[in-house]
Amino acid sequence: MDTRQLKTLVAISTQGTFARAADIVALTPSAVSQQIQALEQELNTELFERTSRPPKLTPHGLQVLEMAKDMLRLEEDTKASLRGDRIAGTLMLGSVRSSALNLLPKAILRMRNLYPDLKTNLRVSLSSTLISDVAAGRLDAAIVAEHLGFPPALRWSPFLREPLWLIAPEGTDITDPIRLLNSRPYIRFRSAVPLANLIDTEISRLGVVPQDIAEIDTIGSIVTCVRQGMGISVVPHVALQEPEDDRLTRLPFGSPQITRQIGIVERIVSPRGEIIAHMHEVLAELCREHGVRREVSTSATVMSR
Amino acid sequence: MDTRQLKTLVAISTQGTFARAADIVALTPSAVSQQIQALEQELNTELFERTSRPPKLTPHGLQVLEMAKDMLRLEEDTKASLRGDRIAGTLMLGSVRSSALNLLPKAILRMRNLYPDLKTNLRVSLSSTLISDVAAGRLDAAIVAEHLGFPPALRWSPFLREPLWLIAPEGTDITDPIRLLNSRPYIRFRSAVPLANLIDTEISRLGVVPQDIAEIDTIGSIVTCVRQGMGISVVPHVALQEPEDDRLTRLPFGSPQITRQIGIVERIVSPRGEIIAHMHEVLAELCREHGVRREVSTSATVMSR
DNA sequence: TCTTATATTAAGAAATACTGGATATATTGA
DNA sequence: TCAATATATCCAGTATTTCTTAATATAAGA
Repeated sequence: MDTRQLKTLVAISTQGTFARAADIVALTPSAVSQQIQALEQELNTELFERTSRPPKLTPHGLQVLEMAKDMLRLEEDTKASLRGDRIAGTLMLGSVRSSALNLLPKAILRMRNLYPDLKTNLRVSLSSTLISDVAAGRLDAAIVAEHLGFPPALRWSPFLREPLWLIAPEGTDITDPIRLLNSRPYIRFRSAVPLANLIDTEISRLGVVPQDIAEIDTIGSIVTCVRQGMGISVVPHVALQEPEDDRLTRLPFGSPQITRQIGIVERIVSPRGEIIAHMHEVLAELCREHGVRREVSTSATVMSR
Repeated sequence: MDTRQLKTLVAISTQGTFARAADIVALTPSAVSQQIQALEQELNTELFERTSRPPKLTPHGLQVLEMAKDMLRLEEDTKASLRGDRIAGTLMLGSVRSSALNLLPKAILRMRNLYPDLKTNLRVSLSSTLISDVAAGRLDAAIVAEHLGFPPALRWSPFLREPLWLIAPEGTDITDPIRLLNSRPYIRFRSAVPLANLIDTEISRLGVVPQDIAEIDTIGSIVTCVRQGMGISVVPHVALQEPEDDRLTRLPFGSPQITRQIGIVERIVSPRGEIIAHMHEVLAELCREHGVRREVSTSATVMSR
């Protein structure tokens, strides 16, 4: 698969005909036809319905078109980042939703004392997406939980260590947690992060067989679903900061209670290293007794080997 | 850029040397070296530090490696979807965070009456990512707000129409909304969705110059930041369902109050069309007075032209 | 310092991509 | 309904790119 073929496909979709697309990609219509045929052969599916003129994209063709757009965007974004194209003065920051997001408004307000002209572009997404975007240069840094194996261009520094809780809807009888896990509908945290594995591993160790009702990939959404009475689950402490979370029944998960860490991930070589170091300091302060100070060396990098 | 080059780059990163990578990609070491040089020429940057053996990826090289992995994953996911590889019996559903997510637990529980073996894999992400994933076949459907121009392979059916509110921290004096917008720190909703444009357009129409303090791309995060006292913003009704949101000061946004719609987006050709139609029905019922019934024809498709 | 392993260079072979011209097919207008 | 027009495909030849082979250069280890 060649990005030139993908550009041709996108050109056909915008121009309407192979002939006009040929002008756009500086090829002959014959070459355009051959490129599409090569793509169809590689994917083993027809991308165009050819009984009409001009040919019309099939449903599979439309899917491949979306993939093409995504891939070309990745290519262009990476090229822009390598060229050093950036909005001056804006910190591109990412965060997962249900961790330290409640801390960020205070942190950003405090940061303005040090950097009065600092403007923050905050994108909330999933750990895996955020890490990928930091690695690819689309974000300067992101707040994510501990991962097994960050990309080698990145380093992760924890600023929060928090305990895990087994949570159930208000009024649930929790005298026997093992029976609870075996009988109540279980909302499984499904995500490519160590926390999900940590929870699954401990549940396997307990020898229970949870009755899965759903797999959800964000902690905040899981808390919302438990609150709505859907079932029980396991979540970290910081996800339970809302006043009505006090009404959820909760039990320490693991004995001793299991903890996990939240930190900042950034590129090792970054023009915003100083700002990010300060952000880390501010966030650790805001975590009070759960706060973790940054160490002098990039110890997380050492540990992740 | 050719996916064969990207596979080579990934192989070098996992195997450690050009020579061993050559075995993996079934080429000679010379061809591997030439592929990497071609990539470096296209990107106009060095990907490897060559003063050591084996050569070591530069920071730019590591960024390109991440892009390569992302692109190859897109390619593989699309190929798998085209082949029809799917987990049997699981509904791959996406949702934005702060819209109808509160409705989903009830909806999923009700759906189990009709489909007792239905299992739902719920992924919470951003509108643009969700739409892209539905188009590319990674999700069966997603709950997103109205967009200008869905990909042509998709159709969107609204089930909720809700009003917008100007919100401020508890205790804010809101007798003069124009002065408020001109003076208080403003948290701008920045996202590639019509709602963001709708809000920006109305604010321009009002002739105010907001004092931006942050740009955030998720509504739930904006509400969280307003609650924490960071500033004011404009959000839709459903984002204000939590009990402590009652403490926020709010004002109808626009005169008459502006509304926006939430719906389900799905592929026009989908094996789960029936299940998704039922999900739409259940969600519209759960919205009560704000619910929107699905029309007989794919009217949204017509309207989006 | 010498040997070994790996990467690069140069030249040629093999494979692929593209052009040009002819043909096929769909659409449009008379 | 038929002819004209526009567009896509097929086929063969040419141009370009990719890969292999052999020789050379470079780094690392004994």
